[in-house]
Amino acid sequence: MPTIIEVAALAGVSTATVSRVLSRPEQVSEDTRLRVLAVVRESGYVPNVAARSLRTLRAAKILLTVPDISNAFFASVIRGAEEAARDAGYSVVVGDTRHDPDVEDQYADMLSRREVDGLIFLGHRLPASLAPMLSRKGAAAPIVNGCEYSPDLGVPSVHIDNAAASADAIEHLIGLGHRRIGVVTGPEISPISRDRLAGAIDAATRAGLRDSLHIRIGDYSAGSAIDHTRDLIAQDVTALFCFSDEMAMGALSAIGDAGLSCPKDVSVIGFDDLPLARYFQPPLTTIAQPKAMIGRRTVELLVDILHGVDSPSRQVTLDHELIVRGSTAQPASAR
Amino acid sequence: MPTIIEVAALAGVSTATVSRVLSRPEQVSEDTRLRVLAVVRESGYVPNVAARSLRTLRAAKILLTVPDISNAFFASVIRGAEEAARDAGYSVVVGDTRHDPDVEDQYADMLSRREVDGLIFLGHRLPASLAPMLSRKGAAAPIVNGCEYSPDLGVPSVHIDNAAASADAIEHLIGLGHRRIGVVTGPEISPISRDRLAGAIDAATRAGLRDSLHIRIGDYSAGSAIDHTRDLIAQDVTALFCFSDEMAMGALSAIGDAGLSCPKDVSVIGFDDLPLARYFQPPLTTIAQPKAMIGRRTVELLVDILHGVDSPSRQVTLDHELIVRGSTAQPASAR
DNA sequence: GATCCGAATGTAAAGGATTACATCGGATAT
DNA sequence: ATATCCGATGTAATCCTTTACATTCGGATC
Repeated sequence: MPTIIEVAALAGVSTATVSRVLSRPEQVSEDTRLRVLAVVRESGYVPNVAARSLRTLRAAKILLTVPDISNAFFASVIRGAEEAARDAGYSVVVGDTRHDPDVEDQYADMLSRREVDGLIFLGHRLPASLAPMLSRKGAAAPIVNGCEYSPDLGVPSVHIDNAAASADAIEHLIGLGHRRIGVVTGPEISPISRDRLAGAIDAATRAGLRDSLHIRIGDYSAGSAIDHTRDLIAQDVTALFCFSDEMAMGALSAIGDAGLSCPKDVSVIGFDDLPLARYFQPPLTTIAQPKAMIGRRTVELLVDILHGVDSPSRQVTLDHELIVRGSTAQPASAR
Repeated sequence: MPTIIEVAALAGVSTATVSRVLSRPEQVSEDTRLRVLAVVRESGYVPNVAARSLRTLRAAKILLTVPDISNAFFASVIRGAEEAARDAGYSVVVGDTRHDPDVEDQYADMLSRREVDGLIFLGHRLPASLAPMLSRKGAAAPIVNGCEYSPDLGVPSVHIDNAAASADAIEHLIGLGHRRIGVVTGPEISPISRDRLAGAIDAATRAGLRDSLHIRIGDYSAGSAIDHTRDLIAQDVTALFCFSDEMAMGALSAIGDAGLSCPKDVSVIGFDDLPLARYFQPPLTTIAQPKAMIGRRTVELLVDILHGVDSPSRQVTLDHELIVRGSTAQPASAR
């Protein structure tokens, strides 16, 4: 693998010129440019990234951490982020933290060490070791959050209006005639779970049905919804609102195990609109998040920070959509 | 952020000594070592990776490409790989190729450019641009495959015995009494799909039931199984063997849509044992692959190559397991 | 007491690219 | 004809670390 020195020699120019041909071609005369490019092509020269990054103090990489890479929701966000990053000349390093603070810190160190230029974290927990970076005055820290807006973090973020989305779900159920509704939330510590819960309660209250909500705390995983569903069925709810499609899947499973059927006996509504949601049995009514767009916008926000553009919008709210499929229907009582 | 020069000055030693303290501590006297470490700790010194990698020509990174990051199967493999990589002092860069050869090549370039020390690719397609690297004589190319063993590639790989696993599935169905069995495969180009198909045919043939198999070509996605399932139901199959759990999910959905029920009317068996498989309705009988272990072993194989250990086993076959859940039962005719 | 050895440490080159600054030559202005 | 300017290119410093080789020094050997 040739170095820039050899390319320069072959083309009969200095290394500076070769470098310019590659990074600022307009500064070089056409003659020289073509000659150098020809040599580059023939020799298969590729700039050494370590040398470049040593000199420029830039890595052209963005670190994207997710709490759980096996979660299909995050997978779609990652895709959107990768696309946008590629457009901006960055590549994405994906890190799976498994909800483990130690691993989070390890990844965060990559930022401190400047192995990557910026960090996007999905989920609600900002690695502890980055706090100093944020509080530092001056240029904004190259850190952006996706999905889990947490105002006190002081980090730009991209998310939907979770309260409004949740209200839509509840209104849908109330509109169908449901008066006993189970709600399975995310963990209490999750800001978006709180927002969704607040939105749900608001919507019920507005309809004069505050007491129709039966709330259980889950953790977004299918397993966590099982017990709650069993329990809520015993409380005679006619509908279930789960704060993730995975939990909705658990709910459907528990409903079947109880010898009941969805939506005849119990309606179920999820959250996320995973690619598989349409293949649930019955196909799942759910709130769709613009997953790829969330990924894309987080990257754009981060790139703005990296390029010193101080973007006017540090909080980006994207649109959600209620997707009505077969898992919600009128309760038996209304038929 | 201090450099090694400042640390050396503070500790009253040369940069060489600081470097040794960090990488080969046994070469340094205890006194000096402790003094330097103290300074390192206080100053928060972290070696600059770009400079190090420039000097050593190593990046301490492994690139892991997957054809589709939203596939839950790959997610588990990635986890295993990350763990093993961490153990070996490497970090993992995950790349999602979306089955796009251009993107594959882009990632492969990271290897040519030495941005990463090695490449693990899941799936069956080796990026074209890497062919020269493989054919080069001498040290083995730092490339390992996971999941999709393809003998002609000449790349070390880790996988299960797909033919045997598939035979297990067919034998299970035959043992239950099924005599008309639909098989929904992966794409024809996929070597593991071919292996599984061969295994299925073998098993059926051994049982004298070669003609009981009704084969349809899918693409591992839930959507692709829908039409095939409808079609196979029309052919009066009593059981379906899908080469992925996702397709099994599509099959279950199509069975429901047809007004039939699983396993009463049609048994379904999948492949992979995704985390969600147990929450399918009914819980899915499937072939479990040791996903995390596949990830781990690919990394170990790669690290051996990187360290010049020529490992005796260039092909690693791991154990699979048939997990019987609720989606398979005797056919109605046998009851 | 001279010689040798080895452990501990230092010196300085090397790794490859970028870029501020210097230089050169020709075109334009006066 | 001379001064000025500008575009194109070259020179060389710089980014930070690692490591081959050199040096130093105390102790063992003869």
